[in-house]
Amino acid sequence: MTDKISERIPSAERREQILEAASRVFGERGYFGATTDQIAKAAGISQPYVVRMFGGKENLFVGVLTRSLDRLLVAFTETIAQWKADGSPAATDPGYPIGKNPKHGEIGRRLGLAYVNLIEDRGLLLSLMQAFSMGQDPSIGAKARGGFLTIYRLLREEAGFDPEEARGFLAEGMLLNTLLGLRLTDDYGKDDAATELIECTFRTKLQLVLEVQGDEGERA
Amino acid sequence: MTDKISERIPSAERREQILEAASRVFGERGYFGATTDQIAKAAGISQPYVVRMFGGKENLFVGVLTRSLDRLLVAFTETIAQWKADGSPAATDPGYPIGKNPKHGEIGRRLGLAYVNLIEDRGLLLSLMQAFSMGQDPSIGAKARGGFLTIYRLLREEAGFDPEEARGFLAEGMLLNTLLGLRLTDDYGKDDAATELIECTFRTKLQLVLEVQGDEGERA
DNA sequence: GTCTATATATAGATAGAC
DNA sequence: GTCTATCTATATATAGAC
Repeated sequence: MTDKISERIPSAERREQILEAASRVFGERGYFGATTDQIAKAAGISQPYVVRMFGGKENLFVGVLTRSLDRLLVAFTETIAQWKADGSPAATDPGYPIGKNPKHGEIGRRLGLAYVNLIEDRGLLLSLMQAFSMGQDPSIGAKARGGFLTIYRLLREEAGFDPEEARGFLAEGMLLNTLLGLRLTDDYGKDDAATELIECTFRTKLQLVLEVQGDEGERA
Repeated sequence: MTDKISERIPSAERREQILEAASRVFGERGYFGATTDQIAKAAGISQPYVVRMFGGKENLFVGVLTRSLDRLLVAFTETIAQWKADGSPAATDPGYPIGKNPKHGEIGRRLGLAYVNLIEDRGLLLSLMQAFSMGQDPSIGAKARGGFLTIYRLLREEAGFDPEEARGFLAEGMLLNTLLGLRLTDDYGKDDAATELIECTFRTKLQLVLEVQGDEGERA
């Protein structure tokens, strides 16, 4: 049972394990509150190894943030590519009831679903939320602003949103962050206001997850 | 120059000073990352006194959160009362269809302005954002969820929003939090995407701050 | 109401063995 | 690639003086 010495694995793989663990711990305790020792324990390795591999705590957090933003960008990029491959804009769109612009209602729903699937990873969600409150930190703030603006440009230039639509999409996303960060979903069915807000938010954003997932199933 | 011993002041006043200082420090460093010593220095008193007055760090954070939520609730309550006193449709006709009525956009703008004025206090903004990412903490999470739902009920029952309007208002608020937390406003005029997003967000939310402030001036 | 002194615990980082 | 041992700094909280 003496699993004191971890299996020897390639550094790239270990690096990913550490980032995954760090994402959870930074999310739960914040950048300053998280300790490299907690991260090391979560990753199943020694504390000095974490420090050695990333050179320090700040570099590690930037690594976590970069990984989260990359995953978000990849998910959105792939979603848009699939949407275009499916006959993109108004083509095969059967005219959905939501939004003034049915042409963009479809991609909005697809991106919304992709986003919710991503932030079900609470580590990713919370480390993003932490970064959003750290604009004052030179390196972390710059990285977070850059990532946020990259997503905005993707919405504008690739998904075809106008400024108003892009802003609305981002606002809905920030509300989703808050409801999940707060764990307000725990009050679903217990509190009338919580139940109404959750149903309204998830229905509007996803137009029922199952419906969209059903569409994906039909394509397969 | 030996200002080692602070002036002797009433505990209620000192308590408020500590909460104000704690709001800033908790906001910048997070709950776990903030230290009672940093808070004490920011308040100009000794660290043990901070601990003694609040009984501990967790109580202190709950105090900060309670104060922030109270300020928000008071600001919104007063804004709604003023709106009704100014002769809103809802005030004169209980059965007034608030839905998509243009006159109803008025209370949204007023509440939005009140909100932006509040979160210009970065300590308040960031401590709220921290709380929104702490749903997993038993006492802090419960307090934060309760406060968020209280605001939701106020929008629904007092401001006359329907579920969709309330959700949209909250979403816009969460986007404002993010843009300010990120300090994305620092990129205004420097980055095209940032400039567009900021102009779109603040124009939509406030319908030009000056316009509303002008209305207030006319009443005076 | 406010402090100094301090006990006890834990932080991030470095050195060097295997 | 991974560890143990350890240095130095700093954390929260308590005791007790003024």
